[in-house]
Amino acid sequence: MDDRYDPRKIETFWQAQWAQQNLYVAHEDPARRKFYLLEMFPYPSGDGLSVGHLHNYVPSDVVGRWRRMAGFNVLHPMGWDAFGLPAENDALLKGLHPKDTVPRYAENFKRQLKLVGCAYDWTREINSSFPDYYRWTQWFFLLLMRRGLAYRAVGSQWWCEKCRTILANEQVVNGCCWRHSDTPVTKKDLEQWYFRITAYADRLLAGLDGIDWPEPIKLMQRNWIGRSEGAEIGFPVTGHQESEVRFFTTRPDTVFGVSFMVLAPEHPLVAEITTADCRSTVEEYVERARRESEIERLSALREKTGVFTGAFAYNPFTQRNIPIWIADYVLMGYGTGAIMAAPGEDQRDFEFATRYGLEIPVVTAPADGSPPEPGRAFAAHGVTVNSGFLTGMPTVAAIEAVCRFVEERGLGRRAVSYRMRDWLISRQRYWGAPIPVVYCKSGCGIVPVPDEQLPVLLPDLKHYQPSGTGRSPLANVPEFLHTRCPKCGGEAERETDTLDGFACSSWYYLRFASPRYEAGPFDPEKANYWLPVDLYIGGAEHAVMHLLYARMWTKVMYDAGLIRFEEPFPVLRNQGMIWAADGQKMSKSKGNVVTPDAMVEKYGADPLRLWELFMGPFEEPTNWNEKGVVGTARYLARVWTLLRRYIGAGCPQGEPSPQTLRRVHRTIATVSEHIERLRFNTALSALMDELNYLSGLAPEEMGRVAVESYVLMLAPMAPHIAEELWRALGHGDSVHLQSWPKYDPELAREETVTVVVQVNGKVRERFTIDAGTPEAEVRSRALQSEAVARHLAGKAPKKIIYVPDKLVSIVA
RNA sequence: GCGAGAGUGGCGGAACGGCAGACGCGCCGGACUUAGGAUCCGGUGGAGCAAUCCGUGAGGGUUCAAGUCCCUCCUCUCGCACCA
Repeated sequence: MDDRYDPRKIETFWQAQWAQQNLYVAHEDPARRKFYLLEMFPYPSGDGLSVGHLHNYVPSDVVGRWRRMAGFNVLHPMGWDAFGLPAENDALLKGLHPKDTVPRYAENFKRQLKLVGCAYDWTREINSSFPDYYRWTQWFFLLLMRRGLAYRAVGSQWWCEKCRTILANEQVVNGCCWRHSDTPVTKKDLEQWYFRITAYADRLLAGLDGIDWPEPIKLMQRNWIGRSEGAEIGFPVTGHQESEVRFFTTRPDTVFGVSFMVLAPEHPLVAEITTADCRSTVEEYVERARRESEIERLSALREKTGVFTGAFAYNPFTQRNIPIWIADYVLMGYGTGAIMAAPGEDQRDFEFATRYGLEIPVVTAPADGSPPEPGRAFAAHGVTVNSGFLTGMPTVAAIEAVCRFVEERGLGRRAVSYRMRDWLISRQRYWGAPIPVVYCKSGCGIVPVPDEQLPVLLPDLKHYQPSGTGRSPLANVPEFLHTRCPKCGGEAERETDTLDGFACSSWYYLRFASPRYEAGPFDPEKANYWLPVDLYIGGAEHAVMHLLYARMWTKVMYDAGLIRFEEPFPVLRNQGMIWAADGQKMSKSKGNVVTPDAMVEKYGADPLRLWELFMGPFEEPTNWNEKGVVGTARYLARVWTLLRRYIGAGCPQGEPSPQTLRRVHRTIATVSEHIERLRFNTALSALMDELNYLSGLAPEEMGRVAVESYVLMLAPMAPHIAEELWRALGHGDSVHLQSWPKYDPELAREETVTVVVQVNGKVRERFTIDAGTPEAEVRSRALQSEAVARHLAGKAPKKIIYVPDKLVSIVA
């Protein structure tokens, strides 16, 4: 054992040893309790990992190592979310090819993870852009297709000019592309593939109740799904026998207050019903709405605009004809793309009616008879007024009455509407899994590629730049494009769009159970052993994309009888974001990125790991501060010194004092509990505290138990130094194969306690007594105190509260 | 606008309704040193010589006792932003 703690020296040595010993390779073992630990599938970016990313990987590693010591059979794998726009965009920017850059970047990530001592089972490494992986991504596409969950439809969809592709709704953030926050998305009409995630809306919602996820994430999913109950009703268009305006409303009770109707500008009825004299203004408005960037159109703060179509609808409740307008505050993608406007009860309709001088009937009044707030709609529930047969009913009863009324007369029905749309999965881009279908030219239509012909290989293209025409570059590859129909053998063309990258990450957690399996996406037996994931760790930014998609796929697999669980991630935790020292996001362009490489070089991997754990609560965001690494490096040097003293004294074998033993066991209890609850910062502070205590002892007072349990507890957090110290203590095998120290509550029990005495809520005295001293004795001792007497100032105690072994509170 | 979370020393942060500030950074003093940005020892919320008083964003409340529970407000962060 060296005199001085030299992190780099021992770290490189032990990392090589571990790799040689295959220490972290997982094997199925039905006799042992499994623990599947997983971090969210990382996209290996060219910038490599920063110390911010490590705030995810290091704590996970601690959990994995700790669970292993605690007797669990741990599966902790790693792989690469390699397909998708980020990888392709990066390669385009650098004039390189993603097939070259991605493996290189992944290697770099792997190197960095090893550099900081993270223990993964690298034999299970996967890469979603490799054919042996995306073959099964394609297989899942076909599964969804077979189950009627993948379909093709024409739609006006989000388009990012920089990515030159269509985006899913979830991938549009503040009206901009999720990868380009400076690029407003526009609309483009294309025929696209969708996954029918809305068919799972209710189950995705219900499933949230049974899983242990951070409440904010569940809430975000609930809001994203956005379930609303109401009714879908149709009002006939005056003078158009066949046509009606069908609309969804959550407030059918306000039908008597409907004074006009509004269609989305894209609504198919617009062309049909617009009268000749309104045609030019309507067409102009529709055209403008299409052109306008979504960021403008989506702003709730913007003043509402619209134009009259010249047509009227018949409101069967009021028996009046009401004007039909179009306005861009009505969205084609929600409900039926049309609304009944009840301006007295809906603030948006109110604003619109005010602006265009439309009638504003009042049909709901506050239930308590108070006057409604003037100048705005009364949107709350209340009592229905001026509404024929509904008058006098409370809102809830009126809703029910209208639903029954329209159902009886065939005017409409109860309906549920979701904010969530179907998941658009076509990408007009090169770097993704080709969608495995062909279009037969002899009338077979859309034909799925048979399972045994998978994978549909992504051709190796030199020029893979997106065309911008709305077709993927694969369309320019004749040998890819032209094929035979699997059904009739006739001429056919392949689908040239690729799958959204999120498809890859929707099932990867299953692949890790049997990453080289060839008879299916996963070996059912192995998947059955390892899954579901016991602890899933990742950033909150995936609340509505990856986490929703993965849940849906899992439910599809469950329905198909492939797996026995319906939720892939029963326990989810979010690590807090680490901001740069300047409080901004770490990014290369801002020049504020701190790399693990630099920190390991300067301080060592273990000190860096400890600082990642110690800097704050795992789930809270905080700013990077390099100074802290000095502290954890110093701490480890002191641990080193402690062990050197103990070993230097010949490893005295004597029993430690009861007091020392008590401290040791209390520390075991604290560290275990805090690691389990992912409170790494306080787990480490308990170890620091313990070190401060042990450092004050002579080697022969420490005792082997204290020293060894200390090294064992350090092992998950600082694996290299712990390994070195373990060997220095004379052990032959790895510290990481040892059992976690056993906590003995008997030995941890305090014999004496400090009791505080309060007078009128202020601490005036404290004394030490034996634990479990009878109440009467403690009370009398408290009252005997000179300080207590002084503060009582002669007054008799009115009341005395006694908390055993803790406090006496005297009220005077 | 709506929803969620958070405000504690100079800093990161501790604290089952029961001694606020554990642990660490920084700082101050000392020791050892040719040297110290190494190491070790001591100190460190504010005011006061002291007893003591004041202190967890602001203001109320509940309680013997509130950082913790309740109400009102302020600030910050995040999410959703015309979803009928």
